[in-house]
Amino acid sequence: MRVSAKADYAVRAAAELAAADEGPVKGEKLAEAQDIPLQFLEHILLELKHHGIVRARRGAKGGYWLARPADEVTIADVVRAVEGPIADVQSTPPEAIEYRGNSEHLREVWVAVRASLRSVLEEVTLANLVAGELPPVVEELISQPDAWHASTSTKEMTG
Amino acid sequence: MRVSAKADYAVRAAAELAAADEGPVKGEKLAEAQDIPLQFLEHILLELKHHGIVRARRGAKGGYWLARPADEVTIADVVRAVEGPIADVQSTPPEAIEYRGNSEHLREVWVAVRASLRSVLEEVTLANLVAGELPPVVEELISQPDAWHASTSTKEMTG
DNA sequence: GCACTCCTGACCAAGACAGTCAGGAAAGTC
DNA sequence: GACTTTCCTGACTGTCTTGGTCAGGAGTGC
Repeated sequence: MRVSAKADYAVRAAAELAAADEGPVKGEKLAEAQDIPLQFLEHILLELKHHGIVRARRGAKGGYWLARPADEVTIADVVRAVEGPIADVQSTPPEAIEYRGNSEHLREVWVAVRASLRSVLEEVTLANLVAGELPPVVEELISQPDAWHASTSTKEMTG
Repeated sequence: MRVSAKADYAVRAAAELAAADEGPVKGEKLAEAQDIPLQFLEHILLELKHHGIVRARRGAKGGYWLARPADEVTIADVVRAVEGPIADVQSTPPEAIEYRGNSEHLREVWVAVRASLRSVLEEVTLANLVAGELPPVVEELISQPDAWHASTSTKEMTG
């Protein structure tokens, strides 16, 4: 249930590409802008390329650019490219798991977890991200003060 | 962004405990009911105990039971006990990260991700789970057919 | 005192994570 | 055609996590 450095880096690099107006951007520039180790970033960009998120050209005037308009690439697209399926359970999609006994309805819960993740990640595009104009779903989620604290319920800590 | 075997096991074992009416349940019985390797499960139950989710007694009539009523233990409690904080980014809580340049608003997105996870995990109690009476938030999420498919947008796969 | 059950630490193999290193291959420039 | 630039790729590395297993110790109840 954590976001890897790789996924974080990937989204940040993609955001830089989304903000760049026309023309390829060098990997080095992306690395500097977002403070990401260059060689690691290159591997990430390569994965993004393999998944059709970005395109690239080598040579003097080379660099990377988005394969699609920034408002057609969601954060989910980027995360899936580098991390694989979102919210798998034991490396299996939640709907494919059979639960027995008293945990029979756990499958629905994991499916709901995935759906709720998607409701955020698939709604926010790179264009939204760089413009700071986040969709209503997101605005509502972050408008609640509780969302900004480390943990709301600490019942299990005290007893 | 995946649910570990450990977390899955923990919730399933907790569900069995929630369904057991009075009296300690042996680890072996939990392991059998949910098809979990016994020795691994014992470690998990120990962690749950350390976090005050379950209690235990040794000896002839020993076993495990929930420390609190099943309707006061959420799935979030159980998951946090074995996996730590939900939705950390690079092992750091999202609100603690400073983003620069064009990814400035990424923090809000990750906070929203965490909030949306919580909106599911903190709403579903063990009592809900075993009764199959999932809260409205969850019911609504799983009522949409898309929620049951592996991936909705595959744009990045084709081009 | 003995059986039962939890408790705990040590260990292990495989894989993920977060990179680094070295070199090759296209693209543009002169 | 040489040369520079930049991406492309595989190999490698050290540490941590995952998903367990093994062996033994410590309470509990009869």
